[in-house]
This record gives sequence, C-alpha cells and structure tokens, in this order.
Amino acid sequence: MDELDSQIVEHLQREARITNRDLAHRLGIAPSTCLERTRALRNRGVITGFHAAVDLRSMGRPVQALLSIQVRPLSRDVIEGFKTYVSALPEVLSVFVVAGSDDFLVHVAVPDVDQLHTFLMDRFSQRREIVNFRSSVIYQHVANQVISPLDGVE
Amino acid sequence: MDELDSQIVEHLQREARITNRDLAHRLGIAPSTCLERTRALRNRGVITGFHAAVDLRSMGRPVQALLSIQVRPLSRDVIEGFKTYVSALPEVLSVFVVAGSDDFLVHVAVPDVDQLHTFLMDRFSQRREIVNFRSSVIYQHVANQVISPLDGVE
DNA sequence: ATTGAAACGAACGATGG
DNA sequence: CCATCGTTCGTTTCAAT
Repeated sequence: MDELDSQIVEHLQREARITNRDLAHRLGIAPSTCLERTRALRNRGVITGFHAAVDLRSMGRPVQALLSIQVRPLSRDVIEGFKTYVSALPEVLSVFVVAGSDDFLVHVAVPDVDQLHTFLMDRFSQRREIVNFRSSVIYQHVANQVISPLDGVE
Repeated sequence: MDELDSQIVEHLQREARITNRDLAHRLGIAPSTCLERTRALRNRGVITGFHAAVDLRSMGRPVQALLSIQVRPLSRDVIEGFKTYVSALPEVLSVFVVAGSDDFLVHVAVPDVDQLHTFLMDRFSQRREIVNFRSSVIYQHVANQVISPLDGVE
C-alpha cells in the first residue's frame, strides 16, 4: 500500500468506470502497470468490489429513517438471528450492531411515512426479542465518497 | 423504470464493471439496447455513479463507531455549519441529520480505540454548539448491496 | 516491479429491419 | 427494440529489463 496504490484506490472510489488507460495516464504510469496494481488491490482485498450507486428518490424510496433497537436476551443466537432477519428485509439499507444502550441501529428507506409506519408494525411489533424501540426520520444524509488511509499504511 | 431497467440497475449495483456486452447477454437483449438503457438511467439520475468499495481494515481503519450528537441552538446555521464541519473530517464516513432526541448521527472509522478517543477530544470537545454526546463502538456492519424499487415504480 | 508492443476484445455510431 | 458492419479505442499478455 504505497502512494501509487492509494491514488489508484482514491480514483476508483470516485469513478469506478474510468478506463485502465485513463487511470494509468493520470498517474503517469504504463497501462500494464496500472492493471497489475489494480488487480493486486482486488486480490489483496483492499478493493472489495465495484458498485453502481442509485438515487433513492428515483427508486421510489425518498423517506429514510434510523431505528434504534434493544433486544433481549443478549445472546449470540438472538443477536445473529435478529441481524439476519433484519438485513434480509428489502426496506433495509444497512444494519449496525453496536455497543451501548441500543443493540442495533437499522437504516431503512421507504416510499413514504405511511409505509414506514406499516413497515414498523408489520416487521417489528411481533418480534418477541425486541424490548425497546425508537425511530428517527432522516432529514439529510451525507456520505464521504472517498475513504483514505489515515496514517501511512504499508 | 420498467422491469428491464430494474434488472440493469440491480446488476450494476452488484458488479459495476461488467461489460455492456455481458450485461446485455445476461438480460437476453441486444448490446445496443442495453447501452441505450444504461445511459438513460445515468442521465435520468437513477444511477448516480460507479464507485469502488474498499475494506476499512485494509485502509488501517478497523475500528468503527457511531456518535449521537445534540446541538443547540437548533438553527439552520448551527445545523448546516456543524454538518459541513463534520463531513469534512477524514475520520468520518457519513453523517445523518435526524429528527428525534439526537440531531446528528455520525459514522466514523479510525485505526484503533485510542485514536477514537483522541479524535473525540480533539474534534468535538471544543465545539460550543454540542450540548450532548454519546459514542457507541460498532461490532458489526452489514450493508445491503442492492437497492430495488419497493413497488412497481414507473 | 515496470514496460512497450502486438493480439484480442469491446465500445460506439450509423444504418436499416 | 434488434442486427450488423466498420472504426476506434481499450484490455490483456508476455518477453525483456
């Protein structure tokens, strides 16, 4: 993970579909070198994949919320079971298993507030392991496009 | 946004670097049609970009946390100012502005727990607008790779 | 590890079905 | 929406350094 690798990773995080040729040109290296490096980054697991990002509004899901959930008992089975259940729901974008007063934080996107309510009723009310529950509508969400090593990582 | 569009979007969310030829072949359509559709999806803003995903561990940032922050006064200036400040910090992955008891939820990734502590002290303690603050270490994070329209979205 | 060149494959625009 | 053609452009391999 030298400076060149970092730059490749940065460029590909911004624009995954840049041609190998362009990327090489920007970095001032030969296309064959660039290809080799990029492959190595994938094989080493530094780059885990290339994904299209979509607009939630265009997908008919403009309303986002964060759900804070406490489950009991705090056993491995309950945690894993709930995590698996929740992450398979199509409304769910991502699931955090966290330390602290809440056990889960679930990020969801739905068509409207009504369907948020319906979703909560249908998918969470019956669940016996849930002992506490809060939901917060998300007004804005800003994600950092590029993740860089904070130190010099070799 | 018909069935074909949905399928294109789904495939590109999983694997953004698939060639147009391959994608067309998988969907059983002509490459020319597929290219046209894919372009239209970008131009309509349904697909917002193509990005490489990276492994946080490989980037030397294996420790993640969620910070719940309350600021005052709840004015536009304070909200916007804090949001801008926080989202520019390199440790920050994403920022949620939320309704409910907390105003912000900030997702961070750092090299270790010590540096989490240092980060909190250095970047948040001085900030006068912060009136309340909690941080939770993230044990696991599962993100849904594919986002689909929940209804039939035309 | 990096390179240049050659062979291969893909993208693209135009045309017509 | 599909098929095909032709050109341009990109990718990939590999021997050499």
